[in-house]
Order: sequence, then C-alpha cells, then structure tokens
Amino acid sequence: MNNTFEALNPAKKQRIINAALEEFAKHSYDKASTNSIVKNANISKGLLFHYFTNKKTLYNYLSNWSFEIIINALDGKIDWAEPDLFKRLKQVWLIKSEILLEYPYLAKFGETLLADKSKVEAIALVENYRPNIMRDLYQKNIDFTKFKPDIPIDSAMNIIQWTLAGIGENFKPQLDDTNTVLLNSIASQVDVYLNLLKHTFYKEEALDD
Amino acid sequence: MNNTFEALNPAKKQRIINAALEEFAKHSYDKASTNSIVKNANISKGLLFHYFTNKKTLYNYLSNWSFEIIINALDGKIDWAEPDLFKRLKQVWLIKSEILLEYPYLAKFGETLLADKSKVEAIALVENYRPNIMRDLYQKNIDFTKFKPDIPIDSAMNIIQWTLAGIGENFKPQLDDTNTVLLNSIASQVDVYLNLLKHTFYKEEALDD
Amino acid sequence: MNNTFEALNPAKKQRIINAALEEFAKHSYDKASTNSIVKNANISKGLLFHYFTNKKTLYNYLSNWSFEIIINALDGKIDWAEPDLFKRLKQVWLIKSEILLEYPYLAKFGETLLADKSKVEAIALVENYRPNIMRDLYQKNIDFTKFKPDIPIDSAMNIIQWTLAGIGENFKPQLDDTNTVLLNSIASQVDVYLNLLKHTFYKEEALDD
Amino acid sequence: MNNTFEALNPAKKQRIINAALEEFAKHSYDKASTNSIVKNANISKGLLFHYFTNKKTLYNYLSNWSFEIIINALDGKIDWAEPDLFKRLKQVWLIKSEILLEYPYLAKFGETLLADKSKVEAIALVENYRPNIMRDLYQKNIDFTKFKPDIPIDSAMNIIQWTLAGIGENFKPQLDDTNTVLLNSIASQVDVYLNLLKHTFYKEEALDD
DNA sequence: TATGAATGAGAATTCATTCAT
DNA sequence: GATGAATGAATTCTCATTCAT
Repeated sequence: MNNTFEALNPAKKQRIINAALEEFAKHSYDKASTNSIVKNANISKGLLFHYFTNKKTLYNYLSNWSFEIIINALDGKIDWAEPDLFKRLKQVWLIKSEILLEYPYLAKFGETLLADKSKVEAIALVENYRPNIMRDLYQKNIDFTKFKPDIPIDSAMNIIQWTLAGIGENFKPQLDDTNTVLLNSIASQVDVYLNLLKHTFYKEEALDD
Repeated sequence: MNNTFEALNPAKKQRIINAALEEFAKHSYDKASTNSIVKNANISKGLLFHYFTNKKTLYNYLSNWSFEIIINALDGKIDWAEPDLFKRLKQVWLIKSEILLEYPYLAKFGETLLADKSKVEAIALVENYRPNIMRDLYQKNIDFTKFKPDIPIDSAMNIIQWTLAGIGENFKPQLDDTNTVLLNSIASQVDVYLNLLKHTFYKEEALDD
Repeated sequence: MNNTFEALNPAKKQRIINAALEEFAKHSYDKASTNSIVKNANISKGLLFHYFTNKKTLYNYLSNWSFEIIINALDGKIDWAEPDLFKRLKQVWLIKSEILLEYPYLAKFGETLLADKSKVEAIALVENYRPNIMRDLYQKNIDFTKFKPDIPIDSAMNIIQWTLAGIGENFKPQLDDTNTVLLNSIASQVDVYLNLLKHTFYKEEALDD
Repeated sequence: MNNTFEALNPAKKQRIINAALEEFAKHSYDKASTNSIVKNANISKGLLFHYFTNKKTLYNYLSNWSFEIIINALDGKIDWAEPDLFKRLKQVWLIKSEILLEYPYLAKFGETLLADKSKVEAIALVENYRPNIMRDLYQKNIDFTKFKPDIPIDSAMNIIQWTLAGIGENFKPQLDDTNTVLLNSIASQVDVYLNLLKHTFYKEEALDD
C-alpha cells in the first residue's frame, strides 16, 4: 500500500474512505465492487489501485481505520476513575452510540469484519487490538469487590458482555434508520438489563440505587 | 421453484441437497458455485435450474430444509413433561449437538444464514420459524414459579439464551473438528453457566442440587 | 482444458484455431488479446474459457496442434527409402513449404514459440517433440558413407541445418506475402546452398550430378 | 525524443541507460515496465517521458546506443591489417565476448531486438547499421584468393556467418551464467567449426596450420 | 426430464502517458 | 528541469442463467 494516501487532501481522503466503507458495509467482501467505490468517490480506477495495491489492502486499511476511530473515541472519553463496572459499561455503550451516529456505515462494516469468511487476516488483526482495549475497558480500576463472593467474576463478565451483544443483535434489523429515537429505545433496554444483572451479581450493600 | 423436486427419487434428492449444503457451508453465498454443486451432485447444469429457478431459490430451499431437520429432531426427542427450565435447556442443547454430529455441514450452513448480507429474505424466513418452536421449547409446561418473584422472566430468558449463544460463539473457531471431545468440553461450559444462572434466578427452595 | 473442444463442429473448431493462431502470430504472447480472438472467431468470451481454462492453455494447445500438423505432414510424405541426405533435406523443405502455403500463420506462430520469454513450458514441450522427429528426418536410412572420411559428420550436419535456417531467416521479412513466387526463389537459394555443401562435404565419387 | 538527454550529467545518463537496458533485457518489450525503469534509475516518471517521448523512443534509443558500443569496440580493437578471414572472424568473436562480459544485459537486450514483433522499426534501424560495419569486418583487406576458385565467396561467407550464429544459438540457454568458463567452451567450439570451414573452403596451399 | 454449450456483463488489476505544480 | 498524482482503456477471467436439442 502506498502511504501517500495519508498525506492526501483530507476531503478527498474522506470521500474515498466513505465510499469504500459504504460499499463494504452494503455488500460482502467478494460482492463489494471497486468499480462502485471509485464511482462514488469520484476518482479514477487507477487511482484507487495507486493508493491501495489491491482490494484486500483497501479492506485491511479500512479495518485499521475503523478501529482507530473507535479506540480513540473510547480512550478520550472514558472516565477511567469510575470504579463501578455497570456505570463504566453504560459509558462505553454511550460512546459507541455516538460514533454510530457519526459514521452509520462503520457499525455495519464492523460486522462484516467478523461475518465474512474470506477475511481471516483482517480478523486476526482485529483480535490483536481487542484484548488490550477490552481488558482495560472492563477491568482498569474496576472495583470487583462489589460482586457477591460466590459469583465467579469471569463467568459473570461473560454473561454481561453476551447480554449487551444480544441487545444489539435484537435491534440490528432496525439499524438501517439509525437515529436518536432508536438509540434511546436501545438505551432504555440496556438500562433494564444492566440493572437486572447488577442486582443479581452485586452484594446487597453495593447497590446504590 | 419447481416443486417436482420433492417428488424426486430420494437418493438423487439427497445427493443434490448434500452437494448444495456443503458448497454453501464452505463458501459465502456469492462465492458458492452452482458449477461445483452440479458436479458434486452429478447432475446437469440445466437440471438444477429446472428445479430451482435460481441460486437464491436453492438457498432458500436449503434454509427451510435445515429448519425442518432441526425442528423435527427437537419435536421428536424433547421430554415435554420436564417442567424445569434448565433441564429443558440442557436437553435442547444435547439434541442440537446430536444433529451437529450427524450433519456437520448443517451447522456451518446455519451460520451463513445469519452472516451473509445478500440473504435478507432467507433470514426473514428463519425469523418466522423461530417464534413458534422457540416459544414452545422454552415455555411449554415450564414451571416459572421457580424463579425469584422479583426477576422479570422475559429478561432472564433472554439473558439465558444470549449466554448459550455466547458459549457457542466462543467455540466457533474450533468448530472445524466437530467431534465428541470438543462437544464434551462445550457441554461442561454449558453446565457451568446454566448452573450459575439457575442460582441467580431461581428461588432458594427450587434449587435441587 | 475442456476436451469437448475436439468433438466440436469442425468448422467452428477451425474458426477458433485460425483466429487464435493469427492473433498469436501477429502479437507476442503477452500482447495477444483473447478479446480479439473471440471477436474474430465470432464466439463469446465465456466460450473460449469454457474450452481452454486460460490463455496459456490455449497457447499450449496451439503449440501441440501445430506440431501435429507438421509432423503428420512430414511422416506421411517423406520417402524414407531415399538414402541421400541432400535429397532428403530438399524433400523436408518442400513439405514444409506446402504447409506454409496452407497455413500462413503457422510459420509465424512457430517462431513465437521460440522467441517469447514467457513460454518456457511451451518450449519445453516443443523440445520433447523435436529430437524424435528430427533425428529420424536427417538420419533414418541416410547413407553417411558418402561423406569424405575426414569430415566430422556431426559438425557438418549442424552447418547444413544452420545454413537452411539462415536462408529462411534471410527471407523472413518478405514472409508476409507468402506465395509461390517467393517460395520458388527461396527454393532456388536452397538448391544453391545444398549443392555447395554437398560438393564440399561429399566424396568425389558420391556426386551424381 | 528530447536530445537534452545527451547533455545530461554522465552518471545520471548511465543510470538511466543501465536501468532501461536491464529492464528490456529481463522482460519482453510489452512486459518491460517504465515504472521499474524509473525506480531503478531513481528518477521520476515524468522525467523519463521528458527525455524520451514514449516507450518506443526509449527502446530505439537503446538500440542505437547498443550498436554504438559494439561498433566502437570493434573499430578500436580490430587488426585491420590481418588478411586471413578466419583469423579476422576469431578476432571479432573475441571482441564481442569481451563486451558481453562487460555489459551482460547488452547481449540479452540485443536478442530481444530480433525476437520481439512489436519492434519492426527498431529492427529496420539495426539493418541500416549492419551493412556498413559488417561489410568492412569481413571484407576490408581480406585476402579472398585463399578460397578454392570454384567456391562462390558470397555463399561461403553466409554459411560461415550462419554457422557462427548457430553456435551462439546453441549456447543461448546457458547465457545466464555468462562467465569465462562458458566463454572458453564456446571459444573451442568456434575454433572447431572455423577450422572445418577453412579446410573445406580454402585452397590446399592456403592452410597454414 | 435432462443436457451442457453458449452467453455476456461484470469482476480486479495494469500501465503508458499526461499535466499542474 | 523535475515531480508523481491521476487517468482510463485495456487486460484476463468468472459465473449465474438460458435454450435448442
């Protein structure tokens, strides 16, 4: 890949990224058309391949770019001093929602990263990021003494994560019309479930609401 | 789609289904080749399109067929008299495991149903099945009085489902070597989580172990 | 390669071979366009690749086909009883000329076999043919006792071959308008040189003209 | 073509020539990449096309340059006083060998001049040079009275040339490892054939060895 | 029923050449 | 003189689908 792409006029760079993100979000990797991308980005065919050697390189670039966006947003906005797991989780969820509103295709694109079989490399790349950021997000400065002593923390954490993922999965079909109304209704669901889980996993005296 | 396919000589019918199932399991919808299917099924190109108007129709047919297989297996083997939710859940899980061992490509095919974007129709179709069978599986004759009175049953049920789904997701990368050893280790995980959830959701006196 | 090509309607088969032969004769392998071939053969793009998996396979097929044509012509028309080397050589030359008149692009195509760098495999294939037929052409039943005893036969044979090749090379620029007039003038040149070589290499008493 | 190229800083000029020569030697004209040339010459894309209007012009320039190199070497080193044709021929061969050792890509490039079809112009250009230098090389001050009176000099000369060309052709496959060992074995072959031809073409009394 | 030859739009990628700076 | 981003026509090859037999 030609790294002069980074030095490109930001508007044009953004146009190319958006066009590619949208195409990969709307179609599977194999069906995504570089022709459509250049048409929507309003650049020539040759230029796309001048910057990105081939389709996979472009795809991998987008993967990295997406994770940078997400990680930077989280890193900058998380209140790392907050020791309550459920408050932390809510924060993470809110930040993700904001990103989703700004880059609607990012969410869909992110899903393809995990869904499509021809992208083992990209996924591997993703896996390298996840542990670092994820571990911090749900562990750094978290006060785990709030949990009932007989609850295995690891299992409980998994259940919480799977539950949040499940809520997202439930709303996926409506994701096309990403808007604040939808996000609000998801948010209330998130509150309901986090609250339920908190009550089942936390000690009596750790419940402050 | 030409419904004469159903009237076909069963051996040939099975040959076609197996060939198609394997191809769609091994490749994404777009990459799956009708050429490979006809070659493996040992039929002519024209015949495939005589039975199934086009690729999508064939794919949808396989979706239906897969669900029939699963539903029939569940219907026939479930002990509908068992009132304990967690025992019922374990039963369901065990039956699914058996099917998985019998039709290895079925599981992989099922995943593509949800993973691939060009199959919105197929997914919609799946969604139509789920409520009926799912509601029965986890509700018919189940004794919900075992739950603590302050636990909202619906939310708890979702958490349980998402947790089981999460365990499956965790083991997906190893799914290639589907075998009894792997299934046993998944089974013990399932036991751990079901037990944890039972203890958090059930009343004290409903815990019999 | 799909061997149904051989079973094809001969007129169509010939149309495809001629179109491909002409394209490869007129341009180097890399520049030869499969697009042009299908246009001239009046077939669809897909069909060419239905018969020949890819460009190289088509090229290799043409190589084989060309050698079959030449070898069959030689095999059928050579008078293997003729013991005089120079008469045999003249025979070979005449037969080649006939083929050249029938398939003008064959000669040019043959040259590309040796000229183009990207065709190592094709050349290797050619090399496998040459020894057998060539050895026979210039050795089978030939009376080498006619040579002066102090002349090393191997070297003399090489000189003769290189001389015939040289004559051909000299006339190559005019090869475009392959016609009997040109062939006649080449023929007289061939006579001149073969005669000269005969007089220098043969014993006095073996010269019968 | 922009003749300011000649006025260029010699080191840079040489860098460009070497890069182009190597590229054209390693790949057929069509496959030779102007990108590779500018990269190896360490100049910009635009500059190459500033000096040489297009790829063909560059190629033609290299053709001329190559012949200048060869002709200058011959002109400067030939002993024009030597009247024996075969000694002269051996001299020419030795000089060419020296050049070959100095510019390994020159030999390969020279071959492409004759091999590739898209270069008719270049070849024509070559043909214009050959008569002048060739006639001198093999005729200037040569004592043709040494030939047997019944031998047609022109034909004999052609046979000698074609024989030398044939020897070269024979060794071409090994040309990659151009080294003195290989050159020595070619040299002995050249001696064998020149000696044989001398004995067949020269009068008895002209043989001095 | 059954065949498989035939289609042709569309895919990703290449590369000599141009031109504003 | 010198740059290298930008072009776009041309390349080989794929594959679901059709249709005459």
